[in-house]
Amino acid sequence: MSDQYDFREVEAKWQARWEKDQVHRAQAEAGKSNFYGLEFFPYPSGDGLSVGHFRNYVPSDAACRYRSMRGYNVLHPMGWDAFGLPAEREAIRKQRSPREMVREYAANYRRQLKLGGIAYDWSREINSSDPEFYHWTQWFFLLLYKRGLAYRTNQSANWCPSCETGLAREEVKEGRCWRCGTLIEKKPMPQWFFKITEYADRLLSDLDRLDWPESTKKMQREWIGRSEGAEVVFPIMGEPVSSESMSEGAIHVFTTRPDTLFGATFMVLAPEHPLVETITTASDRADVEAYVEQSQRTSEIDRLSAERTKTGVFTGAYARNPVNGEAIPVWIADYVLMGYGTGAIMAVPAHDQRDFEFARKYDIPIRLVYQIKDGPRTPDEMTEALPEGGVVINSGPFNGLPNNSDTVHAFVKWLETSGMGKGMVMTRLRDWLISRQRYWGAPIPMIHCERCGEVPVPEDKLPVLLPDVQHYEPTGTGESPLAAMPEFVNTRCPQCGGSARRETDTMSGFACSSWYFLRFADPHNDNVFASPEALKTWLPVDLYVGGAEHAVMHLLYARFWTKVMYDARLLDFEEPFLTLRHQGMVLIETPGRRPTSGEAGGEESEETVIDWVVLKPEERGKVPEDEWVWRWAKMSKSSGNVITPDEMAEQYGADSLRVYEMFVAPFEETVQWTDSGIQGASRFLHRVWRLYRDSLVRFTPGWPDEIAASDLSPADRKLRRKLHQTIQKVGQDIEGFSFNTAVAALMELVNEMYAYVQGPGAPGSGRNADVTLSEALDDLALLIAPLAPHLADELREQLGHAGYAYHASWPVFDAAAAVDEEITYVIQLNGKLIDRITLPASTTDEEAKEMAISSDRAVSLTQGKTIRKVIVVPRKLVNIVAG
RNA sequence: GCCGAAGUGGCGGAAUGGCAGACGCGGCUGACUCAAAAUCAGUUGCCCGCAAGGGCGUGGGGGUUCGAGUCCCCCCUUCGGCACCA
Repeated sequence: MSDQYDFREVEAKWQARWEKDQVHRAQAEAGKSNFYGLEFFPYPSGDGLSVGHFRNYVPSDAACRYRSMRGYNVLHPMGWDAFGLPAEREAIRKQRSPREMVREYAANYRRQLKLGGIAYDWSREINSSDPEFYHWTQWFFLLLYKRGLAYRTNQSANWCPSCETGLAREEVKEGRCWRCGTLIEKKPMPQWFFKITEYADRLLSDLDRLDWPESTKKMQREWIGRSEGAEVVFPIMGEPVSSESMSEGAIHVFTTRPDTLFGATFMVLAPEHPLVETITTASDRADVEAYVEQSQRTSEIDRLSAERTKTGVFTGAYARNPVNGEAIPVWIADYVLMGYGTGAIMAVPAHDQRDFEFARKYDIPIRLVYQIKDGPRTPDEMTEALPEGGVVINSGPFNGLPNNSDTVHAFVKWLETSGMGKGMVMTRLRDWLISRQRYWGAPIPMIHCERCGEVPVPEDKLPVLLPDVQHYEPTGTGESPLAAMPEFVNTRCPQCGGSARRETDTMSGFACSSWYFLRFADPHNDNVFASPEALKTWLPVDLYVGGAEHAVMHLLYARFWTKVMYDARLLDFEEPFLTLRHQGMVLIETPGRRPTSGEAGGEESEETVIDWVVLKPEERGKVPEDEWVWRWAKMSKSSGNVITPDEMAEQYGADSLRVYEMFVAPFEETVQWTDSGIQGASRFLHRVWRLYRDSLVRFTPGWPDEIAASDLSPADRKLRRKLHQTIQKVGQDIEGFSFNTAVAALMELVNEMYAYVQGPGAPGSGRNADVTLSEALDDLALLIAPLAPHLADELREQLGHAGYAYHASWPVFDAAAAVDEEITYVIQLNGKLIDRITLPASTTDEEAKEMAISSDRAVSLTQGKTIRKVIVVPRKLVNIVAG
């Protein structure tokens, strides 16, 4: 072995060999279990990968490599989420073809990932913008269409004026586009939707059986937002209260509190509610129309920044409360949303805070229908709506019932038998808007025929190719650029043969990512998206790793598509990702400055005060260095703070980078990048190298693995004990995604090995010392293989092993060897540490107790006191309770 | 406002209700060196003490327990998510 660890040479050598021998190719060998490890497939950006991205790929790679060593067939593939807005916008900016650009960027990503030693099966690489791929994206669209799960409608959509496309509700964060932060507008236009709402119940209930972070499951649950209640019908009355004449129609409301029906003293419609037009009385029309117009104009901004003071106007109309026949006024107010429930509510101010505020403001009567012990007895005593609890009052036959779900059910039952309403479940989930009015996506495979209407493209005519064109900028009309390409648009109707127009919207990139994980099982199949055999072998995904930001986008959509495919009998599983883990972010200390007065306030609300602005590279010359303010920030090219895996591999080696990324903090924690940290990891690997370099002469190939403990010196047994404890711990830690403690355990083992070969009394003098050392050298090279694979293979070669750690077996844990021979008991007096005694492992609890009580410290400290009790924790501690 | 996660030395972090601070970074002392780097050895929570030893310590305050970083209640701070969902 060379004197110094030349990591550049070693890593290049092994990367070349892995590639040449196709070491990481997934093969379904019979008799072995299969393991599918996957990371969210990335959009290959022109910025390249940073060490931040590696925090996703590296630990996941370690987990996959470990599975391979544990005897699994491992599928660990990589591909490119190439379609979508980021690629298109960048291509427009650079005046390039997005197809070529993405290919080039993907090649760079591939190079970087290889540089990091990530064990991908590159023979399965996919690109969602390849026709061989989006052929099947379109095929799935048709599948959804045929199953009645895709429809086109003209309802108003979320429109991002900067991205110039409609967006799904999941892509709107706090009223802004999730990508560019632009305020979202409402725009009525024909758009394609997927009926994800039809799967709401299953998407909700199946979460229970997933090994996912609880926070992510919770987010999905809340996003789906299921609530049980009742729909109640309030007939609309004609003119004033006294009249019993009915005007047309009735107001349907959804309520989760049908038990408060007798307390409804007014109703509220959303300003956009269709009935507003018909029920408003002539005298109120002017006010109502003004309000509707105002709420349309300001709704998005207001609903975010306004203090949520309730506003509204009376329509002049009344509705009849079906439970007691009372006429109650109908208002409109923007605190009622058209997008949820029926867009109309019955207002019970006594028991709903929003209704309470509204009633107080507009002087509408409040009626209690629950009496809480020592609570208010009249509305005048109230300062806020009454919470849960109490017994029903003012509610006819229901008076006296307690506030619980049985009472709610009793009301629902009554509504149903009397025909006033019925039980109903409502969800917040909306159907998924899939249309994008942009060029760079999979064309929606539909044809519009004047005679036949909407006609799907026949399956044998797939894929509908995205034309390669020079100009693909948005048209500014709200239509896709494809609409301006007659050669694309004009076609024949597959049904009647007449002239027809192609659908010109493309699909959201989230369509591609809703099924790509299936394609990896069989990526080059031309006849089907993946063969049933390949799917059966590899799917579902055993381990899925990616950022938490997709909790309610990709991760919800992919679950939905999987369930649809399951229902179509294309898959035999209903959940695509069995285990999910989110990696933490990587932050780096970044120079910034105090904001100028213009930046500080801006259009942000007072809650998000900006007190720091990144100093972009081009601005750094303008601010004196002693005025720079350093903060931990995310890496991005525009902030000029990116650390690339390339430079780290060059300076410290890919293995050092890998070990550092795993050691620095628990996997899911945000971490702070430091150079001294990676230096520590590098130092550790060099230390391992020197250990092998200096111990190689003593290495005995084919050391016998069965040597009686009595034939080993105490030092030998100590080393073996540490070794086998480490074998167990590292395995458990990798499985538990606790990579930082796995690295720490390996460091401890290496420290122990150093002590063994060069400490006092060393080098192990017993006759089996070399055997013990050989076992440790052999096993350590395997144990570090998932984390530092290049070094591991090199060390194994130095030890005389052919082949690759990837295909070698994980060391066998010997429980007997790992057992401690001596135990240090802690002696406590009243819970405070007073002494420690080391006793043989065979000591009984009773013996330990006696030894503890009679120890010098215990005797002197308990003098004059009565020992009331002695607690012995087996093999750990003796606590003497005295006083 | 609601929901979730977290708060431990100078720093990153470790710890099935049982020795707080594993492991690493940084610091200090020493060895090697003409010197430096690298490496190695020792040391390193804080306070008092020459020492033996003692006291205090896991965001704050209560509680349960023989024993609490860990469990329970209240509060504070930070980060993430949702935000008039009837």
